[in-house]
Amino acid sequence: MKRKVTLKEIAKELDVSISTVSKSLKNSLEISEDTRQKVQAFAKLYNYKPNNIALSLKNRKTKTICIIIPEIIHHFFATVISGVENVANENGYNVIVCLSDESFDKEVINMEMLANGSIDGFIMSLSKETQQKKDFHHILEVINQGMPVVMFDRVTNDILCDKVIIDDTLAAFNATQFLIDKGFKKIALITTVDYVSVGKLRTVGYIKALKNNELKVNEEIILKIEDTEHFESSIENLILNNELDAIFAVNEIFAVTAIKMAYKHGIKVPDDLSIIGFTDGIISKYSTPSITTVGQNGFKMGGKAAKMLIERLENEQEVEVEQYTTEVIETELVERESTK
Amino acid sequence: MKRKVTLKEIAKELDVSISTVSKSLKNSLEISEDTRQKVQAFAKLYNYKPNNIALSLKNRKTKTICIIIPEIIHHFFATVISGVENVANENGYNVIVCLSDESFDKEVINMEMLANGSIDGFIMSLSKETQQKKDFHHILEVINQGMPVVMFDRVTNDILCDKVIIDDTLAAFNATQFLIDKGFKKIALITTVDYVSVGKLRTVGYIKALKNNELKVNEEIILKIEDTEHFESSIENLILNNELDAIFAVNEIFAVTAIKMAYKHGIKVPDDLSIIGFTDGIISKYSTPSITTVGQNGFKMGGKAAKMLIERLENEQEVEVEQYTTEVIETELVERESTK
DNA sequence: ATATGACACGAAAACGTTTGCGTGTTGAAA
DNA sequence: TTTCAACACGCAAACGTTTTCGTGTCATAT
Repeated sequence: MKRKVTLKEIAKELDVSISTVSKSLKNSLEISEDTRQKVQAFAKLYNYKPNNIALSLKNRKTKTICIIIPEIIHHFFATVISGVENVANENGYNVIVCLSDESFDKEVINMEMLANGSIDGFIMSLSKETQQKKDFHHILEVINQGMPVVMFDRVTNDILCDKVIIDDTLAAFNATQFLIDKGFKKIALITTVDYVSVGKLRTVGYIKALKNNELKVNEEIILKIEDTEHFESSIENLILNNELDAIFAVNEIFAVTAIKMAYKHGIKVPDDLSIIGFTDGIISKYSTPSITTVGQNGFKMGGKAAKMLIERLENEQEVEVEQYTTEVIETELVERESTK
Repeated sequence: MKRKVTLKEIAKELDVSISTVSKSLKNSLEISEDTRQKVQAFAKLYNYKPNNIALSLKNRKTKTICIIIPEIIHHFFATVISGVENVANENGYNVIVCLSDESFDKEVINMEMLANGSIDGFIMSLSKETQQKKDFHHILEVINQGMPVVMFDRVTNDILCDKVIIDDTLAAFNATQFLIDKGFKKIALITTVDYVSVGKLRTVGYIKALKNNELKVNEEIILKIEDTEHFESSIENLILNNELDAIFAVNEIFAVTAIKMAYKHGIKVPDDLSIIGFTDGIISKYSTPSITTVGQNGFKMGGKAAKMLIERLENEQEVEVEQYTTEVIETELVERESTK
């Protein structure tokens, strides 16, 4: 077992100074051809690679970024990570993944832990609890220290920073309009509680579309789900107690559960009931019937977020007045079998 | 924007030495009560936090581990990350996620990049390409440098290190036996090409079960899928050209696709055809009908792998003869609607 | 008055790099 | 023979810590 070799050891072995070794490896003209060759050969033989930590300390850059997400299990977030990783790697950055588990405390702990030199910047999507508490001091603190933060998907207006989002309201509006155009009148909404930013915005879009078409908004067929574990029966009741034409669900779990509940009671999708979801994930694709949905390109969002962050990192010196931008990623309606 | 404050700056401000500041913050008795209080108050005011990179360099430990997986999109891998992250965090470690995208080169690049001091150890599952090439020099090199590696799921006997696996053969055997016990005779297998270690093992288990019950092994109803993109028609043909009683699929994508293809041709699952999958992921749970499957607890696997790695990291000095262990995580058959 | 010890603090090395600058040696030009 | 580049290399600081060891000051005991 050969330990990692350092400049010092090479220097000692070859009886030259550390600086000579360092310069030789960088092919500095300051050093004679002869010495350079010798050092390079030796370094290659012992498979010398500079120590990243030492470099980080010297350069005050770690070439590492951190992405904080509520849950990795969600397909959407997994695709975002994938996008971040992709762009980060292209630019020589590594990615640390932190999971907040929708917990405010974990979010704070993770940020504080990593903000002390471990990384160069953050990409994050707020946890539910953070959105509920509206406490963003940890994020502000990091930004105040001069560390760039890019928020995506679940963002807040209370923080000034670069953001990558989709137009949730518009996407929901379009999805609902799509159903209306099919001639459906009684369209239910399955959404989250209001403090989840994207849930709220999608609800707004749904209502907007109804009003725009002079359909009345019926609170009875707007289901706001709080408990993300036990909601099957709520959806079941929604379907059984109302003669629905269609359902718009703000995520794919709600959508697929609606299909299941309909199926359970002999209601055929899409023949008796059309369903449209949100997030073009694995479930929508493989469900039977497959689900028409609003595709939000997570890979693209992640890539964009990473690009914005890295650009800010590499141009840090020249920025005078902080000017933040919010990038809107377009969504697309993916038509599949659950609507007709 | 206040930059991060350092020991040096505190020292200057308070007109004491750096060492005094450091010791004061550690509450060393060497320093007078008075000075300690003063320093601590000042540090708190300016929100001093030690620089992690400097600590890493000094301690030659980064408190960071890297997990390399083929794809994050797969639910199973996402759960493994979740498990790793969980245990890592409990022990004060951070997790860098690298995606090999099933590519040998990316695997090598990632490992070489991070092995130079950035992290303390690896957790990894081999990419398909690596398994095919059987080239493990990059892993060997890392291990030879004294950096611990824990492999999980897709492992190889060619590398000596700690491993966390399931008994793929046994699990497949049990799944097949489960179908046989239901009275099914003509049981097809949808599997991967042989170089994917887990696919091969599961195939072995399937065959073993058949033989054990004196059922003949029919190559025609063993479908080995190479192209992970376009396999629908192969599965469709398998179902159409054979009057199958049941199907055992080695992952959930294959299983759900089989359901879709059966459904397409009016073959009812489970009434006309029983299907059992592998990996208790999101698809199996939400598919209609939901899929009976072999559950491999990814969260547990990840947690176990992290635990093994961290234990090795923290007990590094006392290990004399390298003794590696292979942990086998038990699987369970999750019975759902796709079998009867 | 001197020796002794406790006390409070600072200097410096170490972790592994990079890099500006100083310096000793050579050869050629004057 | 003297002078001056050019050349080839080493020193040392810097990044931000921790920690060992030394040292100066004071009070106390002899």
